[in-house]
Amino acid sequence: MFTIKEVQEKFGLPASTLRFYEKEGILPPIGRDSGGRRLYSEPELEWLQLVVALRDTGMTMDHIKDYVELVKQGDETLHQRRQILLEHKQDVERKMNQTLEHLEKINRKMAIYDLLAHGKRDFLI
Amino acid sequence: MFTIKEVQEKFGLPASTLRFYEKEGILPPIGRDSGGRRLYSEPELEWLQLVVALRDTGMTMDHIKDYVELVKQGDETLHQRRQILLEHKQDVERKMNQTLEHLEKINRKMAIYDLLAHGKRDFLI
DNA sequence: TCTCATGTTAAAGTGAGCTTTAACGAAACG
DNA sequence: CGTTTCGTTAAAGCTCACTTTAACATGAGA
Repeated sequence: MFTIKEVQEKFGLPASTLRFYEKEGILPPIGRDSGGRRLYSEPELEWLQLVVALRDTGMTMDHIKDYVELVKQGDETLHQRRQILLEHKQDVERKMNQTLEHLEKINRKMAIYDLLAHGKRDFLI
Repeated sequence: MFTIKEVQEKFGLPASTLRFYEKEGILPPIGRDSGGRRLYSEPELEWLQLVVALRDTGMTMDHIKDYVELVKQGDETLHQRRQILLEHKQDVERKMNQTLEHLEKINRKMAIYDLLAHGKRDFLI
C-alpha cells in the first residue's frame, strides 16, 4: 500500500493530478486509511501505468474514460477493449511515421545551416 | 502565389489558424492583393512547412516564435538556430523512445486479452 | 499540548492553441 | 444591379488537462 506522496514520486505525477483522475473516474475509487487518506494498492498502480501509457501516446482523457467504463463492465467487453487498444496502437504508429517525416524536414534544415556555416553558398547550383 | 483558401487545402490548416499564426508573428506578414487579401508565396509556404514540422513534433508556439525571431535577425544566428533544431530533434527522439515503451505496455495488455479470449485462464501460474 | 507537515474537499482559475463572432468590404455570377 | 461567396479585423469564447485556492482535518515529533 502506498500513500499519495509515494505514488507521486514513483510516477512523477502531482498528487493533485492523482486526485483529479480519481474524481473523473479515470482511476477507480482508491481505498482510505482510518483518517480518510488515500492508500494505493498494486492493481491500482498497474492501472495507473496503463492510463499513463495511453495518455502519453495521445489518447484523450475522454477516450480513456470510455475504456475505463468497459473495464468496469467486466469480461464481456474484453474483445471491445482489445480492439480499442489495437486501433489506438495503429494511430500511434501513424503519428510516429509522421514524426519521422517531420524529423527529416528538420534534418534537411540543419544540413542547410551546416552548408552555410562552411561558407559553401553555392549549394543552390 | 496562393490564396488563403488554397493554402488551407494544401496544408489542412484552417484559414483562421493561418491568420492567427501571422498575427502572433509565427509567420511573416503576408503580402496582399489590391483588395487587401493575403497572397502566400513559395518561401512563405516553405516556412509554414517548417513551422508545422516543429509544432507537430511538440515544440510550443512560444519556442517557435523565439526561433522565428532568430531567423529575422539574419545570418549571425545561424549557429544558434542549428543548435535549437538539434536540441529539439534530440527531444523528439527521447519522446519517441518513451512512446515505444508505452506501446510495449499496450502490447502486453493486448496479449493478456488474447489469452483470456482463448480461455487460457491459467497464464498466471 | 502545541506546532507543523501532510492530507482532505469543492470550486474557481490557468495556459496553450486555436475558433467563433460580429460587422464590414470586395468581387464574381446570373 | 442584386446577391452570394470569400475575405478582412478585433475581440471574445472555447476546450483540454490540469492546478490552485480556501478552509479545514489528521497525525507525528518536540
